[in-house]
Amino acid sequence: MPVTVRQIAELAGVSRGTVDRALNNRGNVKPEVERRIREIAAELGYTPNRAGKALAYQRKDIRFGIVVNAQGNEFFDEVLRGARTATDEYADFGIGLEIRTGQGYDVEQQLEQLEELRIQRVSAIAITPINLPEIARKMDQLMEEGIQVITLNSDIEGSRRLCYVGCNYYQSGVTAGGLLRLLRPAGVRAGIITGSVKMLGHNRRISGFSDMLRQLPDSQVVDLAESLDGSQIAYEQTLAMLQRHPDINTLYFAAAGAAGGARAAEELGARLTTISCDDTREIAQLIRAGNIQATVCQEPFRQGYRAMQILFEAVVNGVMPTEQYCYMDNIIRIRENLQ
Amino acid sequence: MPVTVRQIAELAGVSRGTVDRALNNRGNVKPEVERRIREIAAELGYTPNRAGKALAYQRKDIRFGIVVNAQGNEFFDEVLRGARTATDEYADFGIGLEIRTGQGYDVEQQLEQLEELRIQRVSAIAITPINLPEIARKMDQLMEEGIQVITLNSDIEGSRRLCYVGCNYYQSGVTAGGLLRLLRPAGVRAGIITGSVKMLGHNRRISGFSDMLRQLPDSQVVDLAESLDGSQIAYEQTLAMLQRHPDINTLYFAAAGAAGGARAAEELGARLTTISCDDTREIAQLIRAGNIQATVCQEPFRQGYRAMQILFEAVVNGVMPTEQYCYMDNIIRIRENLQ
DNA sequence: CTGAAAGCGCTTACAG
DNA sequence: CTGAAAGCGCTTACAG
Repeated sequence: MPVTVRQIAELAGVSRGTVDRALNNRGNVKPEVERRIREIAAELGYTPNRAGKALAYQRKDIRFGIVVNAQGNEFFDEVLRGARTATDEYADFGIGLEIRTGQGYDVEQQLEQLEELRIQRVSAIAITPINLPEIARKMDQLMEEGIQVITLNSDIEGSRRLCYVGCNYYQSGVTAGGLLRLLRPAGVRAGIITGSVKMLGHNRRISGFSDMLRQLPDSQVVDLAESLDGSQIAYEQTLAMLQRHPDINTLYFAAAGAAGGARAAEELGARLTTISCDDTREIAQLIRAGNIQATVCQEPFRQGYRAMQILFEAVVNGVMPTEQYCYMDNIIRIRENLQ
Repeated sequence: MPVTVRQIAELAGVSRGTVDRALNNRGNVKPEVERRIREIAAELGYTPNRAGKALAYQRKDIRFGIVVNAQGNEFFDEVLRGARTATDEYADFGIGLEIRTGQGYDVEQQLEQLEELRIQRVSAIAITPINLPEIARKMDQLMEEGIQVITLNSDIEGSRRLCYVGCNYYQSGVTAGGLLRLLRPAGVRAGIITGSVKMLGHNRRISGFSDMLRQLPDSQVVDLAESLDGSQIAYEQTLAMLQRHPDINTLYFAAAGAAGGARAAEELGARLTTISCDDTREIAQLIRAGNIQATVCQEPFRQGYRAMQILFEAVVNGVMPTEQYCYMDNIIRIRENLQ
């Protein structure tokens, strides 16, 4: 039989209210009483019953906030769906979710959104931050006020955020390179189309990919271009790149824009091996059509879901994440195991 | 604000107990009263609060049973870990888990284990059944007594089990074939080592694999052998097969035994492409060593987890699975994205 | 600093 | 066939 607050109270010779105050750091307990209660709880291996807790939480008004910097984007829709699924499961705790989405890289907007959530008194926030000091400072300010903050899908430098939840970008690049180890054993001459060289995640992917290629015989990165996540720019950049370097036999799309790039390759009649990231509808079509051979995905749904789980543990159970990085799995999809 | 039993009771002009009886088919409610209560609940979009439910369930003694036919097997350990994780999360409902493991294909033992669980009055069972009519009959007998039964990892013919949770074996074979489409573009001449031709799942994998190869240029299945899931037999069978057919350029392990097979290939100095299933420690080592190029996994943890979720929904919320087949994802792993 | 009591939503044994 | 009351485990506003 699991241990309850009532049993601890009886053993300690105090009321249940006092046990609650002692175990949840609510103050107003004589130090030695608190120590005794903690000892008894530890000895009996007490873990609070979530159902009891949930019921009592009904009377509170707890909300989490989520700030993602990519409005109406298929990938982030999936992240948000994961977050909503988690908070729906926590609905019995009466936990709500405030969603703020942004477009482009508008720092002012993101600062405002954080401030809005602060005013709305959310208990915790998961954010896809723009990697700038102003944002890091604002995040730390919220942390100081007791709002738990974690980063989601992209990380930020110089902040005290609890942890990062998202893609292991470096490993994602290594995995893309590993696929080429198998698909291009005679040697890889790769053109990389990234989103932006300002994006931490994209760069980490490129590092992993390049490091991997360095280990393969007769393989190298030949050229690199930016798509700014746009299909038309990707088309133009890829076209120019393939014309510059007729020896390229492989394209690696480290971000969005694969559709335009694939079109360019097709127009030139180039017989390339093409690896991309994620499995948006567009990517899936290109895989079915044979323009992309494989794609490395990052479990967007689970990113949102895990983020909310971590916030829940921190806010409701006071259990902080022990790891700084909560990485998703790198999922390889080819035509035959698309979902 | 979510709707509660209390609100429905007030609107219907009855007590909360009556609402409970009406909505949960406990009988003893006048038909027209029941109808009115149901109407009100539907109109307000009532969904029971899980926390309240959980707390009330504390006083019941609910246990699920799980019968897996593979004692001390690394793969099934992972399935069991998933099942335990789920029931631990349901611990607040006071739900326990009775585990029965068996070895080999001992029908009598499995029948006994089912009977044991019946006597222990479990509410639901997930089973990896031996595919024989006696087992199907026993499962149906339990269903008639109100015990919810689902199949886990392998299915059975001719039973009324609620649903199957596990690998999509056919798709797993197709995915293995798809990998060869990319790794052996010049044509696949495959030797297949299966576990047993009596195993439904293994056969489905072989079907998927063969169907896929039929679509590839200059590709075919050259030979097939059984390992009976043993490494030594796999070694002998693979050795003989490769000697019989020096033209084989590909090995597909549709079940356990890959280690022995890989050893045989290495001894003959054959330069083969090798695809396996699952990612046990042994398989992972062979992938790292370069003996296996890729493996197709089936989310064993999630199989156990989902099975318990489905039983929970059926027993606690009375919600039966709508789909007959709950398939896992086919996860491709290569050296670079091993876990 | 501490206790008694009420309440979160659902279920059930009991009385009628 | 129905209602009133108690209880599951946790939290909190209130009184002292």
